[in-house]
Amino acid sequence: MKRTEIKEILQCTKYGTFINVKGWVRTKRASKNVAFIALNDGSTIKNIQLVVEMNPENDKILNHIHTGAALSVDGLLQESVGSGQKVDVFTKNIEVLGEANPDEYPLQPKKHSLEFLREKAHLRFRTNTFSGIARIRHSMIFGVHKFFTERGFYNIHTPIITGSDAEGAGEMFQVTTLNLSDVPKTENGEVDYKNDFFGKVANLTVSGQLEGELAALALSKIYTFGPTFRAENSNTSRHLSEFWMIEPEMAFYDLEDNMNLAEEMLKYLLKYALDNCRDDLDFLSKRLLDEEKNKKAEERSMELIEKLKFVLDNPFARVTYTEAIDILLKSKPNKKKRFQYVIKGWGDDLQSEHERYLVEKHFKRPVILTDYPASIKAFYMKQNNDGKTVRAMDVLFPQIGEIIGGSQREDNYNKLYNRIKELEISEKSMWWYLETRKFGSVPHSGFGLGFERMIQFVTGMNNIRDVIPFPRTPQNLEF
RNA sequence: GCCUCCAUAGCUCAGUUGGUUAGAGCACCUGACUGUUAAUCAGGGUGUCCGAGGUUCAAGUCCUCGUGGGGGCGCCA
Repeated sequence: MKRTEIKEILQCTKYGTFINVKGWVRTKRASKNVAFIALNDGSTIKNIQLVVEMNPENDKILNHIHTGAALSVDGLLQESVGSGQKVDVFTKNIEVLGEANPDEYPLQPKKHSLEFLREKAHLRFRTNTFSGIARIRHSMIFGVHKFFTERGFYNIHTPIITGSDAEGAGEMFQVTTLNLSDVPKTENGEVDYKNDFFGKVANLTVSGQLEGELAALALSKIYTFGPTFRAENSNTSRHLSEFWMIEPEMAFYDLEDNMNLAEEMLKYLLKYALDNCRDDLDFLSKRLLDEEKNKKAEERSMELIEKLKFVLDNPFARVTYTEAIDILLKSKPNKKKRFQYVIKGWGDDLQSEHERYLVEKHFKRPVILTDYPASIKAFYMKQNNDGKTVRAMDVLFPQIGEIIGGSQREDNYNKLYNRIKELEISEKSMWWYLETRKFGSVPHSGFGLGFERMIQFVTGMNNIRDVIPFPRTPQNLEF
């Protein structure tokens, strides 16, 4: 018989229909005359209730059914007598596809700690929390493509392996086929990369931006959505060594256009989640309330759905770096030296405690900071006429901090060339990038959105390792 | 990379100033129960107290090192 997915069954009112349902057991309850099994197949966070009549045959089968077992069940769809659900399935034939020995199966019908589940990443999809996150993550992926497609952007696949060592976004993972226990050397004693696979040093990409710019300077509006690799020794709840990044790049966009697009996209995605993932968000909201019930009232975060709606309904604050420094200099924690790093004046880099103050205490909503000092930003950013700032923008979210980093790009050949020289970046490896400023150069802008940070915000998960199925972090490569 | 905290039953955790045989809830097994909602009630026994050293008459408890994990900071998305 053809299988019907639980999501569909729960909406069906054709009582008396004979159906087949397959899935994994969440809980089993038995009494003298009847047993109940909550079955889940991942099509929705909701379970279907199986009603099993107690007879010698079923009794035998029930002994093999525990939390985690996989079943294929034929039965009658019926209006539920119980109050917890509208429909259930009165079983006629139960096949145990795969048992789950309760002495060994680690998941129970109870709350597990996220830390415990992180070490059981191969099984954690089978929990409400992680299946919910996976469904939301999918919706967000789809939402990203939908958003850009609706606006005439083209998706570009930028390379994963790069020969450019000047992307400047951080430490890189080297890619090599050289025998590391017998590395070929040149006469000078240096590694002879001529013998390596590509004949030169190769790394995993830290950003698709530079290649994205090349495409934007022909197709006008493009975006990338791919994996990104950073070999930084970062040990925080918002860093991964391997993560997914969305990088739109637009010709003829200035910083203002760039900010508008960023804000529009973030709100589009939030609305998409609210419109399409309500069941999962409701569950995650309850989870968060439960997790924070022991916290003091002032330390608790806003209820999840309320928070998403709040961000959706309010314009982001937009301030320049210079204005932000003024606000911070006048702030209580700075005057009373409550900040670990006290702001002394213009030119200081903003630490996460300062960003958090601006977002959570001062503006109480997402903040877009612009026009940072050139000295603390990347070489490719458009230089302002003041000679000291660049057209950069960071979008800061509560709890997560920087969710987007972007800028208008320097389109003037000489200015870009001089900046590259100043920072002693190898101009040889950047020849192709520089050429775009030589031929038909136009103002253009773009940004990078950390996909997992966005998922963190939408799901309310505190640790980024819980919003990607198989997190890669320093000293951690299990699964 | 730096700073901190934690590790006791399959899971979540309690275990007093170091002191006799190591404790609870859940899960599991048995029984009861007229349809339950993480069912309920009664009974059953969980163990390398993370590992290796050390201090002590005596270590789950104190010390050192190691391993694993959490949180914070930096770098960033």
